[in-house]
Amino acid sequence: MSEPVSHLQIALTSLPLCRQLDAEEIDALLRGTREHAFRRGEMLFSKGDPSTGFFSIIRGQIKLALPSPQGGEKVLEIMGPGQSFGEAVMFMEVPYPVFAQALTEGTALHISKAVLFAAMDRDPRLARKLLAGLSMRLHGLIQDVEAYTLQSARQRLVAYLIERAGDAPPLRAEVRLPTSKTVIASRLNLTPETLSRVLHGLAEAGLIEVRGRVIQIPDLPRLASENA
Amino acid sequence: MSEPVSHLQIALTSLPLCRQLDAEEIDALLRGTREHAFRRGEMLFSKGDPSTGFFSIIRGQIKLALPSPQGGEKVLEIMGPGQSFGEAVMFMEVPYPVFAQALTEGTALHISKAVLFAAMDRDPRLARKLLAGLSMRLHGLIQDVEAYTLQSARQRLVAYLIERAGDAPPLRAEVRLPTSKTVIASRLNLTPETLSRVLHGLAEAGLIEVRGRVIQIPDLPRLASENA
DNA sequence: CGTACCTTTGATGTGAATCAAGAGTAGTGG
DNA sequence: CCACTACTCTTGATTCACATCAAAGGTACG
Repeated sequence: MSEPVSHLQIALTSLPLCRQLDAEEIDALLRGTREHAFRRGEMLFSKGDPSTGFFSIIRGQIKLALPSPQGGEKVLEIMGPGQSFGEAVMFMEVPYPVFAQALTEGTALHISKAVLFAAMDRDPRLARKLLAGLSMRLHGLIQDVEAYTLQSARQRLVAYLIERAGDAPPLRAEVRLPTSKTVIASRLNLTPETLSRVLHGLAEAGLIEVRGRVIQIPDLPRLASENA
Repeated sequence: MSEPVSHLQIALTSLPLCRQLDAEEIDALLRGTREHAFRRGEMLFSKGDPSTGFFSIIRGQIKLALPSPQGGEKVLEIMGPGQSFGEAVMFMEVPYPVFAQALTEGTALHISKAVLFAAMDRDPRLARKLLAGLSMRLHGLIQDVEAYTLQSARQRLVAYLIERAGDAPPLRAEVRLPTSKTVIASRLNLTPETLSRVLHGLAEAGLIEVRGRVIQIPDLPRLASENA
């Protein structure tokens, strides 16, 4: 009965999706869960691959992106520990519309479609959690579309910095970019050159101070007012 | 026992979401369902409104859009009979991130959050259907982001025409634009001027023939090859 | 410690927006 | 039925935000 608690079990239990599940359900999911260590640059899946389950990041960073016809790419999402992806594709008959590539070395969980679907049939709370998660994802994408279609390069960057500055920032804040400026630029639908120039412009206006990947915001409200 | 079958009942039963539900569940949902007749230009809800349920269009057309700071708008979706919207917002604590405005006169169903949630607890198939629906929506948004960020005005229009041309089009096809070119332009993230020019350009190249809202495509594969 | 990538800066190019104005086209009401 | 008003759509001239091209440091890591 009392088996040793594996680190997989711990990892699985700490997923937002699995919170409130009892030990039996966790164990059931565990049977379809595999740990996957990845190297920097590794493809977790390519655009067009069929879905076999979803992923949850334990350690490291992964980007979701679209390949561009000219060999480039458009980064949709930069994800870190605790975040999961690939849920939606499980519920459709289509292959992945994006690819997932590791930005750093790390590890991820892969939870198989089959065990998840079985667990959903037993516990309706799982479906609820998934619905909530997908809804948030949908909301995020709408905000992205809003940014891409209605805002300028500068506005997108400012919004990104403010979002990254966190929830309860009184006045001053420090933002550390999660990855290279090239990747951030793509995420914001900019070229690296434009990102560099816009950062320079904001610094010149005294709104931020840039030192490598660390950005100081001396007056958050003033930066925010820039966007209205 | 055998009450008269209302037109509401028929409408509800024919929803994709409700397919496979037994009569009792339909009746339960019916108690939280209201019919709403709308006039052209009417706001079904505004951005920032709280969600009380979701909508399904019986007759007429509705657009989902984002207001732009300068008083304009960006159309996200043009929807017609049988399509539903507002599901995702029910599963979050945030208000509508978009507004819904009628493009024509028509009628819609409003199904309350409360009865839907109750029904979900009784029938897990409902949650499955909702998950499938949200996944499709998510997929559509990713395709939109792909179009906005990776494709030119011309490519977006061509893709739109081909999609509208339908599934099994052998060679020749006729597309009828669902609404005014101004709205279509916004949907494709173009100005009306640009849409007009791109249509003209395609016509000049012999790829399409435009007569008002009706567009003839003499050689669908050739138009499609335009986009690679 | 060299090689590959990331970042910055400058010069130039361009796709689509904006501004402007005229020509349909369609509802509205006398 | 016609005049009136209001869009919708088109066409042309111009502008602009951002991309592209080019080249020189900077940084990191094998």
